[in-house]
Amino acid sequence: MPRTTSNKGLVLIVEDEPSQMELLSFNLTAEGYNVLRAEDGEEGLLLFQENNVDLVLLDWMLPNTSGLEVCRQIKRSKRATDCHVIMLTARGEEDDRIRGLDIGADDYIVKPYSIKELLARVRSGIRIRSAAKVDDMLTYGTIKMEINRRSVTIKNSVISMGPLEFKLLQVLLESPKRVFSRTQLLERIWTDNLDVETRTVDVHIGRLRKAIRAVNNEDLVKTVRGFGYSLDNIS
Amino acid sequence: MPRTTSNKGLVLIVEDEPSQMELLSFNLTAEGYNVLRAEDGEEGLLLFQENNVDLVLLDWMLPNTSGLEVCRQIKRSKRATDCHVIMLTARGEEDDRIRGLDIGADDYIVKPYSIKELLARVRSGIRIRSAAKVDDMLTYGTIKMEINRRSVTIKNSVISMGPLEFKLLQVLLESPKRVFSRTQLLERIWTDNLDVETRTVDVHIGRLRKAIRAVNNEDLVKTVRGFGYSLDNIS
DNA sequence: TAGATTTGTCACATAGTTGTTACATTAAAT
DNA sequence: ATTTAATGTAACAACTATGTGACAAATCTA
Repeated sequence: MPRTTSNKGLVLIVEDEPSQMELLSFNLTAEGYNVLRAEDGEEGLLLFQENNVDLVLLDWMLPNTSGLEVCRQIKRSKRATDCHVIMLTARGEEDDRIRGLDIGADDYIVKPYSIKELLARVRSGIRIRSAAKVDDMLTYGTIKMEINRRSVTIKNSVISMGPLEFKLLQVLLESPKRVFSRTQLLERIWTDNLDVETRTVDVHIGRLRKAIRAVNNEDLVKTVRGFGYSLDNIS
Repeated sequence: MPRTTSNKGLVLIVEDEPSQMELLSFNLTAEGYNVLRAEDGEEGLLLFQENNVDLVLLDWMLPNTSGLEVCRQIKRSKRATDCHVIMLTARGEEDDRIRGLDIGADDYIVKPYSIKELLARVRSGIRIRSAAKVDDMLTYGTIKMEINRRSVTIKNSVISMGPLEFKLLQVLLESPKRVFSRTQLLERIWTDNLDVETRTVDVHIGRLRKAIRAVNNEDLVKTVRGFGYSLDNIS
């Protein structure tokens, strides 16, 4: 189980040869990336769809679903802009390389490659993409919110909450450590329904806390007596 | 039904002369293709409709239904785009050849032909089509959708549904796990007809679920209360 | 044209969410 | 230590969102 508090990025490796997989996985982990491994195309696609992957290292010769198809599916999906695809081709597979770039792979590396070069390409790929990704994702400490999946996780455990609690957390996450007054929160979140007691905010903060507590015993929502609430790790 | 796991492709031969059939069948099998044999047009059509055929070798002079008719039927069917038709004509049947191409045959070979040339044409035909086919497939977990053929399968069982449910599933499948609001779905799917209630989306989601349920008891369409729907394996 | 299929809306049942209140608990001020 | 105001939270009724069968209108198909 890889420790997940690294913020370098999540790399998906799709490679059927165990020795290659080990080599890549070891080096990327050592550099601080989180690594997901898939041994064939189907598994790769599934992992891609289920996780917020920053970069894919994709072997071109795969059992079952081909690298070509995996790449096409990735690039067709609407998360495509977020994710950099580097394909790994054997020398001489020039046709595939051209088709791969046609379909939208962002880069390719010819085997055998130097690990140093590969790591450099990965770094650059992640750098390019990390900017675009921000709109869809909010992070603070171990909390991750993926807005268009409406999903919140703490330390990779999913938290479920009502719509208002979600919005509330979203506002807090957009400016961590900032203290919001009850009135400010009402204005931001209860945009249409204006005649709501300020005490209602307290109740929903309580509900948010309860949802978080189901997974994490440390209270991440701080009460600032006399002012309001903020998101903060208390220590 | 008889779909083995060779990845070269499935070829349907429609030819009434036993010696020709043997020659073709032997050579194609030797090259690694899967072969289906039909001795007349009717059988050919039947086999075509029941199998996922990549390429048809179609003799022009046939008992019962003529090659012309078979070709027309194939090209009229919904899987036409997936399937390459090569017609085999005797020297001098120029009229038929022109008519064949008119109707949508993709290539023709004049008898007597060299096997080498025929194999080359088959290879090229399959290559063209498999690229096209890959382009029109969407996958998530055990769901597979072939867009041009308008077919959806879960765990290899076919699901039938109305056109709107198909589009709906297609949109969801393009971004699995992403939550779409009813309005977003209306904008994407009801592009022309703009005055539709948002509740209509619910009804069609229900119909999609029902269609899926006929085959798979796990509900793959997730309701995200207060926001909309997404495609997801719930666990 | 007849028959089948598809479509949009409605009505009702069910299930989840929300705002409020009342009481408990806490923190600060005296 | 006592008082006071602010905050936490369980409970509950009202409200809102969703699932779904029924049905008539529209559309397609043979």
